Amino acid sequence: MPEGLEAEIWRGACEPLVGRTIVAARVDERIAPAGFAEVVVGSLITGVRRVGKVVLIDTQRETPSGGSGDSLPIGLHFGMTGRLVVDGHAMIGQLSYASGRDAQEWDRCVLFTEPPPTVGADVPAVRLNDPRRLGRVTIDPDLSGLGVDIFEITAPVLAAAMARRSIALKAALLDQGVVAGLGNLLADEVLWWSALSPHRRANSLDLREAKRLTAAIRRRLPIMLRRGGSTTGVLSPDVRAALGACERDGQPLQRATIGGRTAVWCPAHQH
DNA sequence: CGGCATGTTTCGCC
DNA sequence: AGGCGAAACATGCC
Repeated sequence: MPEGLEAEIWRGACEPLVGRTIVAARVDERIAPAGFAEVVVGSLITGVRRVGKVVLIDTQRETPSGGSGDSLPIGLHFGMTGRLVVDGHAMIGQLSYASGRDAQEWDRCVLFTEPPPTVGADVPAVRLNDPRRLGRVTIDPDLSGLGVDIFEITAPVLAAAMARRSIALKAALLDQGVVAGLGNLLADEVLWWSALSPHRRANSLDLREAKRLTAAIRRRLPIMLRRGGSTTGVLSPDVRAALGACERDGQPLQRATIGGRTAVWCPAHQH
């Protein structure tokens, strides 16, 4: 489920947490750095941000002398199947590749706050629920390797990043060091809208094509965000699985593994 | 049962 | 050295 759009939805869901203090934390130590709970408990939540697919909860610890201490962001990374439940509200209902079940045993990081959510004092403020356990929580994650964020992209920046790579265009879009926040569904979606084949070499794009790709990202992502995320595009999970006809020209869609992931595209209009 | 899944990291080969 | 592709990770579902 989680690509940059889901992270953005969850970032927004986290805004009511600002101003609260983390008073307890339960964490699966296999997905957290050593001492995570000890570090975060007692800290004040001062802000929430998103960079690429990462949701960041900014926290501030009080020093023993009473002053405000170090500011530390908590990083929430969702892997393939992680999702966030904030104040008891699952902003995104269905995991497309899971049953939609919400088992407690899949809770990998649970945070309680003071004041608690209005829905109940025993309800966690934050639950990172992840059956497959590929998600992570981090403290002050290093985000320096990330490329331009999906909501900040410009044609010159994208063109420059692409020009340095000889890998498949689709693989380059999945590389978080090129564009931060695109995942497998969004990458196929923006390629469909910009009429570019996923097989193209990244460095074969001319400026006109880079502009087309940029325009697709800037136009389609806000629409899909409003609709509920990465699954709401033309190449929805249903369409991908059925490998139906292209909505634009009625031609059969094609499927292949590119950059280690399944790409779906229309060979009739994507070149 | 085999295969596949919205992701990231690591290993080995140029 | 650094780019690139494949494998590994971990678990559930069809």
